Amino acid sequence: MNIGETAARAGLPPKTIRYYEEIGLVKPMRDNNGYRAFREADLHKLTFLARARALGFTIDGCRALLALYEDDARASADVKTIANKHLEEIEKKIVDLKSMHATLTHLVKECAGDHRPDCPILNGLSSVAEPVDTAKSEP
Amino acid sequence: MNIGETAARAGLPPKTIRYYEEIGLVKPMRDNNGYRAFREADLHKLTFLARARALGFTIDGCRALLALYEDDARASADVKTIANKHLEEIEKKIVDLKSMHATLTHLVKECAGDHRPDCPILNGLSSVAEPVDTAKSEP
DNA sequence: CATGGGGGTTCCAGTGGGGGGAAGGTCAAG
DNA sequence: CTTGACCTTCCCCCCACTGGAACCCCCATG
Repeated sequence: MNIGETAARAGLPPKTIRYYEEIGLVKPMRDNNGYRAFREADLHKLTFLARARALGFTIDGCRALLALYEDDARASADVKTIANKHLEEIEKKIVDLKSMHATLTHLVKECAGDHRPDCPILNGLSSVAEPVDTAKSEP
Repeated sequence: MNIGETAARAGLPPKTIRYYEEIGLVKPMRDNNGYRAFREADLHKLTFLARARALGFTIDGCRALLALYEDDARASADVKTIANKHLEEIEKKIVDLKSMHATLTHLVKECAGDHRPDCPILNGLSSVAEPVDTAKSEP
């Protein structure tokens, strides 16, 4: 299987697959003409990678996951630990974004949004903004 | 005012301020010895930039905001438009993160997390995951 | 007056995760 | 035989910085 078909089936751009080979995530064979020759196992790996990346795992996280994926003697607890750690990171990002959202919403709400130059948003950005409560209810 | 004091007062690392000068966001004067000499107006700009960046605006967004900030004839509506657009982007990121969170939580919940190698998380990553409903309730 | 330390300056390289595009090899169809 | 779709490597670009090397400047101290 050439890179084009592999890319289509894995749901990744060819460039990304070449990059993954470069950093050692996949090791496809080569045909006599120099073309990469992907086996089904490579495709499985790449599909796995695409899913893990879509869930926001970093490349290093994917590498760890992949190592466990290929280790028949792994303990599911190890995987769960990585996943839970990643869940915490996602939660932290959501909290941060919600905080930004709250602050900016607050500023926008005060702004008349008309033709006049007086703008509470710019005022809020240029002077010290009082911390808006960051919706810590549901992370 | 030298870069060190400016950095401390603006809440930005000196390196970041040099970078902002390089990309034309601030244009400090120079002393005879070659040191950057920041005026109060520069400090205001940098403080403004630090706040806008903390709210997640890109450098280009900051540039637009800054242009409006310095335009005495601006309409507050223009600022509000930019801010609202940014709010939408924040909301989209939150939705995406929540979707990831839901999917991963679902996988984690099914995982025993013990010493056995059978792991629903890895299984979920390697086969097609059914779309978990992405908590579209509160964006 | 030398020296030390804590500023400052420049430039180069690297991060993560690829994307764009050039220059050239290969293959199947018409 | 040519065309066009693939494939290859190579290098630079993105964002928004950050780290480090090598060097300059200023002030206080012995």
